[in-house]
Amino acid sequence: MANANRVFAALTDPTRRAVFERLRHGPRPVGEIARGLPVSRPAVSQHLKVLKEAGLVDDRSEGTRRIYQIDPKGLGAMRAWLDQFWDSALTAFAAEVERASKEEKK
Amino acid sequence: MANANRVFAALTDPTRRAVFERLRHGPRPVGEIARGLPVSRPAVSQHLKVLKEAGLVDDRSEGTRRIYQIDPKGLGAMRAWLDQFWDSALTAFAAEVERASKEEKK
DNA sequence: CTCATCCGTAAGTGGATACTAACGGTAAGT
DNA sequence: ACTTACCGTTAGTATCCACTTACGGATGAG
Repeated sequence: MANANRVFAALTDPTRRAVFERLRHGPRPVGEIARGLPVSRPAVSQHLKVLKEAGLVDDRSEGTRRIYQIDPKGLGAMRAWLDQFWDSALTAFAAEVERASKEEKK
Repeated sequence: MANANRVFAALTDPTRRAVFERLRHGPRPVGEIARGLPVSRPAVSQHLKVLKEAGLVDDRSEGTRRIYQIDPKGLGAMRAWLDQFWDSALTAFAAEVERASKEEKK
């Protein structure tokens, strides 16, 4: 699933977000993702599993290697949540600023 | 601070996101926010503290009550992160789809 | 000056989770 | 067939965190 709940939960952990950001410019095998990260390769595998369940990444096998890449579904879910929130929140904020300035002049 | 790290961490917890969403349409005192939520009022206070440190909310005191409202800073930071990510990720995704279809015809 | 209301903080606890180490399975090379 | 490379999974552990309970400070009403 790609609901906002899972997407948020998946992107919370800094290490996991680092894993995700390594896929930003294209597909990568697991080993290459893990290289340079301060955690072990199995840890990266576990993170990728979570990201996959959140709809943030996709994978395919290529020989003995497993290639991961970004799946737009997950980011789309978060963007939808944010967009939906953005308008009403900013509107309410602007209204409040307006109200405060009216209060000031009194 | 309103860095993406804190914003993500703050919005991860479902209860805390529920607290945040109650401020969507305007300022509210703590008691009113807590009413109807399945957690105690002190828990809400702790959530509000985290949201504030993330730059997601702002507060002012009004008599004996404390009024919270959304601070655009936090949402802005997340939106910036998402926008920045969105382009490169989608570009890489499109390039990969292109590459795959080329591979298909071979 | 009490008394009630509203709220933040501290302490303590239970549950979730990120991590490592060890193992097994699959594919490619020799 | 043997070895090597690459990866997922399991078990176990340590850490983090969301929550409640109890408490104390500040404001307003009487």
